[in-house]
Amino acid sequence: MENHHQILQQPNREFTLLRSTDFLRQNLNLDPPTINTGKHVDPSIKEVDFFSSSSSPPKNSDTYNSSQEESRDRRTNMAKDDRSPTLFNDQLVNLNTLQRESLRLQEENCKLRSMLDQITKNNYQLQLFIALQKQKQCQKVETNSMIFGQHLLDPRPCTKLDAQVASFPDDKSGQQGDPVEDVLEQTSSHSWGSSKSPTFEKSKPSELPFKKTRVSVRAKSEAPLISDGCQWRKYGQKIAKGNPCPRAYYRCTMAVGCPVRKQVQRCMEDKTVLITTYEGNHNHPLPPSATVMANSTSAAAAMLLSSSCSISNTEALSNTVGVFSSMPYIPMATLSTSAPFPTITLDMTTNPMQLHRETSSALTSLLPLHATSIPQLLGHPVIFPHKMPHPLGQQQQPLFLTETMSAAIASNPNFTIALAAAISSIIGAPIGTDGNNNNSSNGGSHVLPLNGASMLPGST
DNA sequence: CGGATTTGACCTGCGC
DNA sequence: GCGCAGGTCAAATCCG
Repeated sequence: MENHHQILQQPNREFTLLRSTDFLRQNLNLDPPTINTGKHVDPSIKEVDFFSSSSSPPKNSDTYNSSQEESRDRRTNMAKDDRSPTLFNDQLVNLNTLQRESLRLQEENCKLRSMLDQITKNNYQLQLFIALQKQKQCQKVETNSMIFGQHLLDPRPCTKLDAQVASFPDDKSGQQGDPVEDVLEQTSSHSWGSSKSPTFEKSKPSELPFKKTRVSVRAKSEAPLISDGCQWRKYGQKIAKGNPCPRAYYRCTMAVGCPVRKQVQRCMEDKTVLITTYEGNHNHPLPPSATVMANSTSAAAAMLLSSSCSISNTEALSNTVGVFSSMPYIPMATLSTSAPFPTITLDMTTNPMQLHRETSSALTSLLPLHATSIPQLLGHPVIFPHKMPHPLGQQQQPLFLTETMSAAIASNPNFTIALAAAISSIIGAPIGTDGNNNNSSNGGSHVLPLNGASMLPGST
């Protein structure tokens, strides 16, 4: 009965074929057919092909041989009694052809499913690899050319990145799991820079550190620290070169061993601008207030990573494309590929509305990204008016938005909420409230869990 | 008193 | 090898 039910669910050609064989089987007083909807072709399907002289029975299958002989005898007897042997033979020929076709289709289906599984597995890895290769190519181009008389990329070679790409990914032998996750771990979960803390692995010379990506948010705020829904503990403060304002170092304390850190520093040019830079993946669920913006900014940053290189080279400049024209509420986004880490900067300061403490709390719940969430959303114009100086002294690739977007920003007091919704709609992933929206059911485009919790070993 | 912050020392990477 | 700068540690201090 279950098999018949599966038949009814076959909306394709197999359904028709199998219904035909079923009809013939009933007329021939044979056993009901069995349908295989799984990955493997069931031997019972081959049994259907008992009329085929070319099909060889499976070895060591007595039951098959006996049933085949019995069926053959039955066919012979029925053929003797058949008043229309020609018509019957035609039916047999058609049945044989249909069954062979059905078998072939099922085998192809199995192969395709297997290939699809493999492709799905490798999708994350491939996307990350492509993004890294793009960055690498862009840096090579930049070393030899000036675009509009302006450096858009840091000319320093990304030796570590190259090495990592070349050895992709072979270490972490003691860790099981998807290699893509291993790469992601190297991408964003390790601490930035050197560390003596036992919580964070010290990068060994034999294990070249992966070029990590940071997300930086520029927002006007009078508050010394932006409330982003997470709990932070300050562990250091430095006065960076070139900026009299001290840079504070914070570590996430919402969970033991959470590797996420952030730097907070005021802009040298505008002391009202607070620059918050995040790195790492949380190993714990995020509060709802932090999840939305985490998803949004992570997605935006990931798209920047995937597209900015094509934007910055000369070929793309003649046909300038970008990613944010369909995100009307992102004021400005920049990508710095300068060493040591590529930094995504989302500039909220173009919004004329001054962000006060309460507003900042709702707006800037930025959390680190996974750099492989790279939906290809190219094909929209982006304006390049000027180069924005980066407060941390990094060279930028400015991706400024259109005036329409700026107007939308100015007119929308709650623009980051709309930003989250807009990006989420583009990515195709729902805005999760638990921070675990690591689904892949959006028509094949894979959106990684943007809060990173589920990407960490043991957190799934 | 416990947790958070401050701050000087230390470590590491990188350029010269 | 040396010096510089960024990042981190951890003891001292502060605060509720």
